[in-house]
Amino acid sequence: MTSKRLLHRSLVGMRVGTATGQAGSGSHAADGKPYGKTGAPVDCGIMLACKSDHSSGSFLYTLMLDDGTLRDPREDVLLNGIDLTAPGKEKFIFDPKITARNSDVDHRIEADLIVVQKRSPTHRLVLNGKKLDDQMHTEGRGPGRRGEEPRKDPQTPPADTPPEDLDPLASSHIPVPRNRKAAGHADKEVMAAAVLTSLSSSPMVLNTTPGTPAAVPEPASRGWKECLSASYSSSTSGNWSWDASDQSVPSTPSPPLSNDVSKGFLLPSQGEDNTEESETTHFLFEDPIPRKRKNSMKVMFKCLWKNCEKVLSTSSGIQRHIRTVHLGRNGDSDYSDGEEDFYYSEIEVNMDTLSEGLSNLTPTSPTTATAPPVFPVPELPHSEPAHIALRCPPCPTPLSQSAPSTLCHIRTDHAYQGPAGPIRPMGVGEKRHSVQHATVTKSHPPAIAAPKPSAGSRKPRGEAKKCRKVYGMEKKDMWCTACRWKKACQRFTD
DNA sequence: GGTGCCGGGTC
DNA sequence: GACCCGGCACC
Repeated sequence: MTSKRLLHRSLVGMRVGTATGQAGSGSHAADGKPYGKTGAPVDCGIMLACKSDHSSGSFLYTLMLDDGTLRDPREDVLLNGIDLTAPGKEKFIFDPKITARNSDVDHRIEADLIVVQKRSPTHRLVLNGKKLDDQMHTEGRGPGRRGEEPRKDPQTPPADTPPEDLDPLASSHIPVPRNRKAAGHADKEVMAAAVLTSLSSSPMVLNTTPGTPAAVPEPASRGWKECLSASYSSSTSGNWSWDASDQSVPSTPSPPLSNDVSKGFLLPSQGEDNTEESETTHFLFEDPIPRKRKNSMKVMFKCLWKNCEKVLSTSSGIQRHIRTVHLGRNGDSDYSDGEEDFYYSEIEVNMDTLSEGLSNLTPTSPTTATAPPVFPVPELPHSEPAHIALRCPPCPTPLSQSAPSTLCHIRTDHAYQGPAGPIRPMGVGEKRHSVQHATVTKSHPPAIAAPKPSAGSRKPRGEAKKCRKVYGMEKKDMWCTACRWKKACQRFTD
């Protein structure tokens, strides 16, 4: 959920920095220090809000400088040698598309900050110390997808590296050709654009007026990195929570899932549906995740179409599934009239339980599994086999071995055992066999009745002598009860 | 026809 | 559940 957290936390404060010693073109930096064309301070300040001005199409910035002062966005602010207030320069920084065109700007997003570097022909996003595209490779999709090799910059700090420890020039080593127009590049552009769009359209941002101290979570002297560490409970452990300042973060009925869900719980259908589109879409556009979401409880989205058990980790994924599979719409189209919202539901899944359940499942799909054809026991929980084992002692006969447990209703009241008499000791197997004979038919529920043997499939007559043969009609009282009742002999079994 | 026993009915 | 029996298949 790193990326998600970044998205929302970045509304609180972004630090706008600059590469050391990069040439600028303006008059003074955001921190008030003059830094002309020949040099620039390393850090310019913390961007508290980035607000879009739709009338002018530009962005308004609320900046908290390192000295704690707030910079009026209308001032002639120059960051990274870029005059933010100059026409077009806003987009020069924050519109990755334009940035790509002017690809000598290196975008870096470090947790809550966006570092704009203007030094190298690279274009890169870094989230929480991770290169954004690498992060997406490792968390959201498999490496090398679409043939794009995961680029690993050996100089890129690890994900948990504090931003202040990052080499501000690190991204400049990423060998991204200027004129490269690969799909991965476009993805990064889209992602960055969406991030920034979200920044500019978020209620939190829109409600942040320039100079509003409430938007400053911590004293400026404390430093932006402290703000980061104080705001996050953890950025590397996988567990995270919002601090009190996050109370204002609106919750949503359909929160997206973290990427670790995707990698840790890959549903059979996710491989095709949980595409980059869905991930990025959620990362970029979806509402924040509700607080107090237990890390073991994940929200999944289940298709409610009849006979469709599709469960995806993202709402966009399930919407796409519904659109494409059930509504027959163009899967490539992102058009949504909201109709698909009615066809899926949000479910909470205990990942611990689910993982256990999945571990018990066979790899075969439930729809294609070659389950016992006569005895599907769909409602049985996964623990049912143990229960069956208790209910069904070992049944060594071929019938019991091949038939599901419901056939193994052992009747312990040997109904036809009959009175005393010349009781012949029976072996274990023999007794079991006799029991098996006694258990046929009536005790079975009709719904799970075994294949009813037709008249032609009558059990072959046993070879053993029965009570009639042994005792004769004159000693009928010595017959076993079953024989007297014209049932299968319980005394002399085959 | 004798035998084994299934299926069903009665109590 | 115990008891009984019609009826069928097998030998």
